Amino acid sequence: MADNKDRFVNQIADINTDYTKWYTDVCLKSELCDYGPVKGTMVFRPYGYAIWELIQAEADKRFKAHGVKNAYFPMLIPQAFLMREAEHVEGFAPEVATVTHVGDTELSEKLVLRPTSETIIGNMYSKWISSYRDLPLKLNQWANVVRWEKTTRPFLRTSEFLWQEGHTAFATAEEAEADAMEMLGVYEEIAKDVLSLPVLTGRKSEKEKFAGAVATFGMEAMMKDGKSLQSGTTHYLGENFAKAFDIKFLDKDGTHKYAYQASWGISTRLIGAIIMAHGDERGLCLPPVVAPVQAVVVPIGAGKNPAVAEKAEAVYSALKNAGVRVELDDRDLSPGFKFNHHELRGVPVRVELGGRDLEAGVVTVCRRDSGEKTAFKIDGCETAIKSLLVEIADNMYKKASEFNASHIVAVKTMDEMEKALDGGNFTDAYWCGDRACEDKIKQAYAATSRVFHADQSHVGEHKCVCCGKKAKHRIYFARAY
RNA sequence: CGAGGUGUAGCGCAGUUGGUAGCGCGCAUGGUUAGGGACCAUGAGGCCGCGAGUUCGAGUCUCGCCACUUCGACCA
Repeated sequence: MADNKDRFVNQIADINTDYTKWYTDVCLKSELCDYGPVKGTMVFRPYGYAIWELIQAEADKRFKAHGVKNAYFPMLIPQAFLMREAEHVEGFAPEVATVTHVGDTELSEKLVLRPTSETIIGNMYSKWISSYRDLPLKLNQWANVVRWEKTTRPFLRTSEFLWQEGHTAFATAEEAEADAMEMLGVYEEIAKDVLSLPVLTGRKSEKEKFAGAVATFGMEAMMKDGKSLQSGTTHYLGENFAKAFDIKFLDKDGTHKYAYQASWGISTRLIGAIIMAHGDERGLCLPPVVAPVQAVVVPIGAGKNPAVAEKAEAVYSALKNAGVRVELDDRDLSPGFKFNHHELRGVPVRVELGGRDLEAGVVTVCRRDSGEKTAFKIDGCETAIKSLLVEIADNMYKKASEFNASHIVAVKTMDEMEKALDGGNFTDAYWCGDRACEDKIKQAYAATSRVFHADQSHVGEHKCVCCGKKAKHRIYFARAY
């Protein structure tokens, strides 16, 4: 009964009327995370952390294929390091937490909790790089970083978050810039193949650039409320940090040169992207590749019918042996409760097995992405379910892509832009390149430039959406998280 | 840091004109149930955000503080 909904403790807010509440409800009630005792911090509960571990494994596999090795650098960085790169200090100083005391003793040199590791890695790279033979150097670390943000939201913005930061050094500018592009491609591949998440990729404007970079490239994912989520960035750092940390090498021609660098990162924010790109009125909908539980077997009426319990166990084993991450939910609860429980948690496939199924020699398989129920023959159902998982991943990507395509609106005027943004869309616009216009759009409509459009041809034939001057770029503007 | 809002059981809330606290869900125990959030019975669980004040008496009135939260600004 609809008017009886409130009685369910795990009822989540309506996705259409209260998106923000819906989001936090999903995070908390599907047991991905909880709030920590310190404001702005978030606790990963086992279910949420399991998703992160799967993302890590998939990402690591791809990084290694691109010649990247994992390493680990300290969390505490001398405050002085941060000061060496002018833009970097300015960008990060307001949100950096500082360690000033140990016991009662004030530290003579203050330490900061890393907001990102360019500086400490730069410091180490200067020791490790002395010849062109030491290049390229491509290291990655999985770590936590601390940024004391004013307002926070689970996964999207927390005072401490988990991420991966890759730091590379090359002999030439071309190689370093190519690395930033290459890794952007890897991120796009992870989004598509692992998260079933279509993204827009491209260069970011000066305003949106990383503090200390020459150029920043980003991948933007569209959430169901039409807002954009910056889901990964790669930076071409040029010689900026090399000069600040004295990363020099002796080149083939016998001269000392500064190394050219790139850095790139994706974070636990990706989990937020999954929630907001795929979730629905029933809750979370996990892409099969990163679903900690890919299929759940729900026996129905097992208490009365031992044959059901027995067969459910057999189906569970068959799936497990076939390499599916499967769970058998034989708790003493009603089937309806279990259905809702696992749907809220986003389990891609539910396998129902009751007396009726048993008689027919089938299991009833319900897919989370479409809600569609199909009867599969019990014998060999594990094979059919495995291919169903692949189909679900493809379908989720397809559905999200269609959503994106229908929510990108080309705009020529500020009025059109406002209307499109208010309607929950990204806007595809031409822009003169002036910061003033970006600021004006932000002020008027709370939208920011996201990434440059992949197609920059014919730009000169158009006018800036804001000031009407000749356009220099084609770029997406959207409201963002 | 600017503008609103809210603090009462684990969660969501009610609490009239001041009289020492109630409801739903959840939790525990027992039983009956089971194909879309089962039902009955019994039970446990509260410094009413904190501190002053008014009063015979404050969850309720006054003042101060604190915390959380929504919308801005700042950011992955």
